[in-house]
Amino acid sequence: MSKRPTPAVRSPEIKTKVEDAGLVERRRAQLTASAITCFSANGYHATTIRDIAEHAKVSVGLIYQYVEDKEDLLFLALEEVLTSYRRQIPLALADVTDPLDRFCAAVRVYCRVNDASIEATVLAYRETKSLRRDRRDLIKQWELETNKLIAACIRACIKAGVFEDIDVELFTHQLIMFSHGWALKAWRFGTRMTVDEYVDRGLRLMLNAVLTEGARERIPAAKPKSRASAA
Amino acid sequence: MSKRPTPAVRSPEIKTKVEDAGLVERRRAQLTASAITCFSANGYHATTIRDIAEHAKVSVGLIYQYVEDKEDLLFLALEEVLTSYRRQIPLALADVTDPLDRFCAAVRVYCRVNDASIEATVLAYRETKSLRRDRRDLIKQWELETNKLIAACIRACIKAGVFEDIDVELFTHQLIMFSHGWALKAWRFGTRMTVDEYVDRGLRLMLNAVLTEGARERIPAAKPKSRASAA
Amino acid sequence: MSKRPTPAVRSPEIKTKVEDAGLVERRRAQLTASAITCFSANGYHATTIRDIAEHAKVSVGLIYQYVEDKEDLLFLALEEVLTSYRRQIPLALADVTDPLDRFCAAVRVYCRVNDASIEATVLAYRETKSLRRDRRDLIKQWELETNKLIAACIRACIKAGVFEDIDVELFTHQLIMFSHGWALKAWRFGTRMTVDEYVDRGLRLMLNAVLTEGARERIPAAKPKSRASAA
Amino acid sequence: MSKRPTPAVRSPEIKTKVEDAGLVERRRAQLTASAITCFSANGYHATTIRDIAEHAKVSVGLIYQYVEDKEDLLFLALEEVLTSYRRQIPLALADVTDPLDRFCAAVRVYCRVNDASIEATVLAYRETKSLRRDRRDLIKQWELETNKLIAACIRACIKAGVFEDIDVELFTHQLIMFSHGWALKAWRFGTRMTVDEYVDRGLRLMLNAVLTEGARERIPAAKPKSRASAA
DNA sequence: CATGAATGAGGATTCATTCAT
DNA sequence: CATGAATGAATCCTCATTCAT
Repeated sequence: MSKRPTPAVRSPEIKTKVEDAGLVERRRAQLTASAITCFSANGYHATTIRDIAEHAKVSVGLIYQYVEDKEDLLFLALEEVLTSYRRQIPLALADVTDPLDRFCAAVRVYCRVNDASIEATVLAYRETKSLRRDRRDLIKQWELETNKLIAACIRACIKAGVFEDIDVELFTHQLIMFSHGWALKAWRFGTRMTVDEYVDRGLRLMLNAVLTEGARERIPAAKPKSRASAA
Repeated sequence: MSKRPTPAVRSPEIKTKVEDAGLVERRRAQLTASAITCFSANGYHATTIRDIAEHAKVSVGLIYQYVEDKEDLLFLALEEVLTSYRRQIPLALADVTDPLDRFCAAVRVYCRVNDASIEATVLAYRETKSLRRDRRDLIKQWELETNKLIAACIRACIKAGVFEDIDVELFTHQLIMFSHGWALKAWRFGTRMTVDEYVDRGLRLMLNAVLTEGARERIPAAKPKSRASAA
Repeated sequence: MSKRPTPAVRSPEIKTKVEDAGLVERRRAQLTASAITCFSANGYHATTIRDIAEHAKVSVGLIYQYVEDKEDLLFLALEEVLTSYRRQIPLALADVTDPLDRFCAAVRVYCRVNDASIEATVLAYRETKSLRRDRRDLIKQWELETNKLIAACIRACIKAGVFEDIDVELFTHQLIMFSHGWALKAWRFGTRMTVDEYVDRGLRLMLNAVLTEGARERIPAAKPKSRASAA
Repeated sequence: MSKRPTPAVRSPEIKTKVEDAGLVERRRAQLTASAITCFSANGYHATTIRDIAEHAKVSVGLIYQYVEDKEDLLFLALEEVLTSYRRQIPLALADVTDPLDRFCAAVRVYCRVNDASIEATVLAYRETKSLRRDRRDLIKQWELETNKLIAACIRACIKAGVFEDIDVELFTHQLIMFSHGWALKAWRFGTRMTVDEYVDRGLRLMLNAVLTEGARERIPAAKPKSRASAA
């Protein structure tokens, strides 16, 4: 509850030629946003610096005042995405106290956050490998930190006797994959249900596997419409 | 059981300048293999035609006798990967009759197949978007067909009263994500367990959610060592 | 002795946006010094305006208040170098009256001046061609003026009967090349002798060729150690 | 006489993407020639790859099949220049036996060779610093080897009693500077005399300093016209 | 059929110069 | 006057593709 939303692992400094720190922050935010858009749409390699410059309505040269090379932009983009994830979860849990509610809220917000930036989530899957080794490792660290937030919710449920003494690591992994699955397979689900339905159906399915006898009644009731028949 | 392992959706013809069909087939197989290796290692864009030619021990010119452009190679590579998946599942189920056994076998073989070509699986996630629209759609079709194989196993279990009347679509999706999860997060699990442990732990967790009361005893027993504690 | 140390050939005006003449002079001196340092270290083209600005601890914009473009800086740098040469010689000869002594002093001071700014001397050789035609010609004029200072010493020696009636132009040229040789081949000699040894050995060799019979005894005696054997 | 014209210090291999060694040799010669021309005319940095490609009437891409980067071209250019120097001297001395004649021939051929490619000689002075450290060192080695050829002639003269026991190293240096002086100050002498006159006047001057009493008569007689008066 | 040299459009990056503050 | 952020033309280099042998 007193978890700091800031990452334990700090980003490496990216060199800039501009001195005004505030300006650097603003410009980088602007460039990062454009980078996320362009990279998401066309992929990292297929995006040109000119694309990003045009999207951000700045000159090509300006970009290189705030960033050393194209890979920096990819890193900034992925950092932004992953960091925003780690920030959202604690926020959503802030005033929820019941362990099971906290668990459900965590899953829901994570899915929603993936939904809010589907393209960015997919981008992280596609292009993390385009980063230099050390940065790739950083990304993985951040992902692990997100995992820990989920795992903590699970453990709290177990402690509270709401969950059986299940395989926390695997269950966490399953939830993460499920959440990412919304973005990764958006082409299949996106048109046929909302994130919230996705979460409802997912939770109903997965909670079955982990709730203790006594807590079973707390599974959210099925909403009549959403039982689809084909896979 | 009478399912043809060949895709319902046919690949579009890729133009060749060579007449001998047998030769075309052999050469393409050779090139595709090299393409998968190179693309997996460095990504589609970072791989040059020269890389592939060298890996295949042929000249650059030869490649263009069997393929129109670089994207053809990506398509061939992804086709090969996805097709091999669709082929493996029916094979593994060929002489299993019990529905639950068939279900477990399907999940296991799919994970194993992902394990056997982790790089290729990741490749499919990374580079499908680099294909032209029509080919991308084809890829998705093939993925749906794989899904159907799994879904069929699930439905058989429901019909046989081994599974509750669960949300088939979501459960299928969950299983697919779980299987891909092995490849997508190989950096986390790869060093700490085998695929089979992964499958065991995963099935134990997920079956809990779906087995009927009577079938519950059939969950594979936990192997003492593999209950890890950290997420 | 009444020679004006200022060049007969005047520099063209370099445009400035600043009105205060004294300030212009001070700033230009500062910028020129930095330019010499940077150009010497990395060459004209490889040096950026930013390099010079940083070295001079001023902003990039300031430079363009005192100079029209980068080439102006190169010109200022070379002008400074060549002018300082023309200034040193008369100074060193100021209170020497004997013709041969004056000759030797001239050679020595010219070598010393080259030694004091080896990098700058080399710069003049490297980058004069990077100037516009008219400025390049100016540089050459200044070099000719330096030559004249040496030539005058030689002629005085001839008139005084200390030198034979030798080929003044060629001998001047030879002395100039010898002096520049110290800077141009510093990588070879720099570690193995001092400028003064270099001058001693050079004079001993070259005077042999020009002294009249009567003056021969005035050749400075060989210093025992410095007769090297390898070329 | 049995001197090998090949350098003791071998060039590092420059990478090529072309397999046919003969072709590589021909193309490189072609590119090197163009590079020498362009670099000499405009300097290394001011010359673009496109300039060289156009001069050589090939495409930009072709250049990069035979060379890794622009600096390789500079190295090839300078190598060509320096190597040709080391080759010419032994050739010119091949059938001269008298020590003094050999000495004079060596000086003359070296000046002529500098004259034949004045631009290239100047290029070596201007751009050697643009090379990477290791290559710059190589260039210096080659220059030392040329020096040795001259020094050997001087020593032979001393041994034969034609020269006094003079400072060989300095005299060699003086001769080298004198020879380079023809190219470096071509703008001054080029229009007013031929190389051969330059050599004649130079030798007459310098031999004075080194010939023994008995050999003094062998100084080539002054040609009436060429005693200039101004420096 | 197979080869690999040749092409040149295209993309990342640099840096002299400007100009609003 | 001084500053330094912004600009964009210019340059190096890559690599998919072609085609003569």
